[in-house]
Amino acid sequence: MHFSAKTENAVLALLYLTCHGAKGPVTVNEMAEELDIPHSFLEQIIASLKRAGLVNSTRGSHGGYRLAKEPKQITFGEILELTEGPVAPYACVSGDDHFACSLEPTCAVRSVWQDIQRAIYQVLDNTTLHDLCEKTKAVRHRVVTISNPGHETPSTFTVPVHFAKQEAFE
Amino acid sequence: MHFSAKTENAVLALLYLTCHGAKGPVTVNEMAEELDIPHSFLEQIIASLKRAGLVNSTRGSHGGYRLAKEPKQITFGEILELTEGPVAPYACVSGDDHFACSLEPTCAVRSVWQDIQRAIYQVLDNTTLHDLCEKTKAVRHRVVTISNPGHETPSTFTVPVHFAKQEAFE
DNA sequence: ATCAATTCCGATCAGTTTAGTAGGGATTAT
DNA sequence: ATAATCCCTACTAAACTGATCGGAATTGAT
Repeated sequence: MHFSAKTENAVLALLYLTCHGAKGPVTVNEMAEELDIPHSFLEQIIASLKRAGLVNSTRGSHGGYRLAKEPKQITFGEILELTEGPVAPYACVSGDDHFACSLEPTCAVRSVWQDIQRAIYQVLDNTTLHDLCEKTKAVRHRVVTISNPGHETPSTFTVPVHFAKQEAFE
Repeated sequence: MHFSAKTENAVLALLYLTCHGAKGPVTVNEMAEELDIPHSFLEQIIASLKRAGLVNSTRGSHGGYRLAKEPKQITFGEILELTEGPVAPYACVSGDDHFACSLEPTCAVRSVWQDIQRAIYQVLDNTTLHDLCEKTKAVRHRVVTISNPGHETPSTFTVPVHFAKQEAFE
């Protein structure tokens, strides 16, 4: 039971666009480098995001991608639905009409899978790119206090936490 | 994102043992037929349940399997942990010490995966085989009323709902 | 002692999915 | 023109899943 790399990379790319999109379209190249995702793999993933209407593209020189909606209006549920298909532990709760199970009318096990599915969507549908971008900014800065010899009161700064690739989210 | 057939079959087999175990050990053959699972596949699955101490076995003629614990004390969490490994959308929340992610110290995406994981375990850890067996019995019977010509008051029965393989859970 | 019913064990395998590669075509700013 | 970029399709290697197969060990019944 796990989500795919496709999903993870789609989320990272969209989050990148959320945090940077304002300044104009962002190229696949930039994202691939900053996020350390193979260029052609990411290209493929973004193509599906575009088909789904989550991003817009500008072709040619100085082209790139931007979000097609407000970050507040893009939920994880929407993204995962796209990259994973219906999120469901088994086909009997995936909403697929073509699926049939002989036990279905009275299967108690199925109700457990349903509970799980509901619990997952509860999280997915209530988390937006906006939320995540805010959280990212918040968590990536810390207030530090530096004692300054010669001054009576120490100075206080808000600084980014340093780690690999962090610049991507400044 | 889905659970495996191994998990589904393990659950069905354990549920079968819960509903039938009282009368003595149950053979793989019986379960395989009633639950419509390939014999050797189920054998393999039960072997892992045994290794984990969820079932006991009696070898030789008249042998078979029975639950090793009270149905109230076997949770879905315990079963899934066995058949799926740690239930986690990504390695970064699986508790695997050998996993490392450059973003980890401040990754906001990770917190979403954590929320999902928690939501899933909330269900898994609070559902036992006992619960499910009760639910199965309840859902598989319906009160029916039959008008009986010659009698003044119709008769009322509780009857099993008919569907393929239902006998397995009577 | 034999036999049938069973658990136990390890190897193998075919199909699907996943993660990723490769190569070139179309479009646009300069 | 040309460089930068998106766009499209096909391919592939590795891993995983859902089994299958053959036989050995154990036990109860005759």
